[in-house]
Amino acid sequence: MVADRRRAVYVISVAAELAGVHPQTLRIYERKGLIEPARTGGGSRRYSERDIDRLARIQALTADGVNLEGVKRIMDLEDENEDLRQELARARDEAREAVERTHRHYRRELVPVDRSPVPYRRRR
Amino acid sequence: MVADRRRAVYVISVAAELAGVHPQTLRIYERKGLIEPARTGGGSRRYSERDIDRLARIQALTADGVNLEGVKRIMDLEDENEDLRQELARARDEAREAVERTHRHYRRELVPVDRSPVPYRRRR
DNA sequence: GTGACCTTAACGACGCGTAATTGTGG
DNA sequence: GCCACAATTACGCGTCGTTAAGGTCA
Repeated sequence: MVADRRRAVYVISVAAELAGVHPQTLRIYERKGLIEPARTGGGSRRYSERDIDRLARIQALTADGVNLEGVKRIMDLEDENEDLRQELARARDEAREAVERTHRHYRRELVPVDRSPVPYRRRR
Repeated sequence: MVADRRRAVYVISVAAELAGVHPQTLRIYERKGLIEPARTGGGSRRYSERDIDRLARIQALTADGVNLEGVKRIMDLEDENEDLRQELARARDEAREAVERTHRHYRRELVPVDRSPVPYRRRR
């Protein structure tokens, strides 16, 4: 629906409404380094869809009693955590791929000696 | 120096001294689920070296302005994070090992066809 | 019996969200 | 000129650490 989630389209009043908090609260979040909305030439804040997602995450954490310093660190750790999971998945894919590659390597280059021989064929 | 870091040897007053906080603070930490010291038969708390380490971590975080709910989640995430890093290192080791294994497999089972032939030998 | 431990309650300081105020830009 | 934004300040509420009071175990 939204063309680019990074596109900053919401003014602070709308962003606050979407996040369910007071606009002033969003200014506090920014001062504390939890979020960095874009700015218009005139200096007004503009929030992207991604910013709204982040605000929702902040709300969820603060609703559970985490203060803002904690929220900042938790979101950093969660991001780091997600990166690690992806890297792990990638490492496992690559491991499987490397074994496959090794198999193919030998299957191209070699033939079994203790099985019924197959005629040699040039690589196509 | 300490035989087993999990061995609970410090009473609350000493643990508080080591952590640099009031004993009552440690009781609060326990009630909030941040730490779980062992108990003697009489009901007194006994803190292990690992507990002391954890207390130091709590102090570092609260000194930076993180509240207790945040501390709890951050330590959980840090643990999870550490697990992921180890798993990633292990996955990479295993990947290398799997390729090595595949190489050995073919070197035992097969011989090159387009190079000077070598006599077949039974596996020992 | 005297400490050190236990629990619960009260107090002060601080963080956070909201609201009010004043100024500025479209 | 009006409305929404920006920034600062003030207030109320909840959290956290400490202290105090009273009870229990060694």
